[in-house]
Amino acid sequence: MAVVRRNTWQRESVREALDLESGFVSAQTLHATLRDAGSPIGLATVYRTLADLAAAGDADSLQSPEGESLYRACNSASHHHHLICRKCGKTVEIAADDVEAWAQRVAAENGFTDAHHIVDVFGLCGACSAAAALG
Amino acid sequence: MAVVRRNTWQRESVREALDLESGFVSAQTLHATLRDAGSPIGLATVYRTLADLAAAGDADSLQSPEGESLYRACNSASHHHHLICRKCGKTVEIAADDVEAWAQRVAAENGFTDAHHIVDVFGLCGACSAAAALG
DNA sequence: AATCGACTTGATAATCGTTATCAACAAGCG
DNA sequence: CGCTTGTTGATAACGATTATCAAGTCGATT
Repeated sequence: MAVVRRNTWQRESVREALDLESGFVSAQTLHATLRDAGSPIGLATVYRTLADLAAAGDADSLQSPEGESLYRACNSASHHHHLICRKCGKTVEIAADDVEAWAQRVAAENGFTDAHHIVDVFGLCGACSAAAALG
Repeated sequence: MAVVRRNTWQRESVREALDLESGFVSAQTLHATLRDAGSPIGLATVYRTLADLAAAGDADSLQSPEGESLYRACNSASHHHHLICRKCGKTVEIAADDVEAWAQRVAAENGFTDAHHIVDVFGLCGACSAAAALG
């Protein structure tokens, strides 16, 4: 991987497409979206760019319960978690200072150091809940 | 998948092997362990049995940060989370009533229903921390 | 103990997401 | 403009998981 980043329309495309998404998307989905929009961008580039964005802190990434890697644009560089609709993918960023503290405390109590944590909440958003109630 | 379960030595093997593990293991790893111990059990069967155990609530499963599915024997049928050493895999089950409540509250505040959550803490256990400090 | 039908098994192929390869290409500097 | 070096993308390779399906086993029934 290169140390110096160049600006290419491909990178811009991925960044833009990711910004337009309201929630987490997989690399595959984003690639399909771009292709549908007429972009000839390659799948490998989408994967690479998303990984770069995540590494640079410009995107959040998480694993869906099915094991796919999902990405989402994120402007708040600070640490935070997500509330995700498992139906439509809508995502709400949630600050969780209590949880941060809890995680550190629990780790320390058990002699663990260098603790990181994965905290995400999946559910049905208001709209999808309503839709489900009708069905 | 069958509705009625039969008892086979294969299922017993998997259950036993999982019990002997101190932390989360992948299906591949467990299969290798069983094979090394002389068992001629098939990989597909290990996957199937682990999935069954998880579905029946006799095992916990989670995704490693690298995307593998990991399993662990669990006797406390109640809901709980894990503190996992990312070096040696040692796992501590942690009750987290505060976090449960927090997750439900946050979901409700945002109009989400049917909230589930993924909460796991990865770190270095005491032993591995010490080892790392020496290196 | 022998029979039989339904459930299980397991070698292997197939699938799926992701990463590596590498020649062609383009960004940006001089 | 021309060169150096990072970037791209079609495709192959990869690793984990699941599907396939013939052969084998369980266990209830004689």
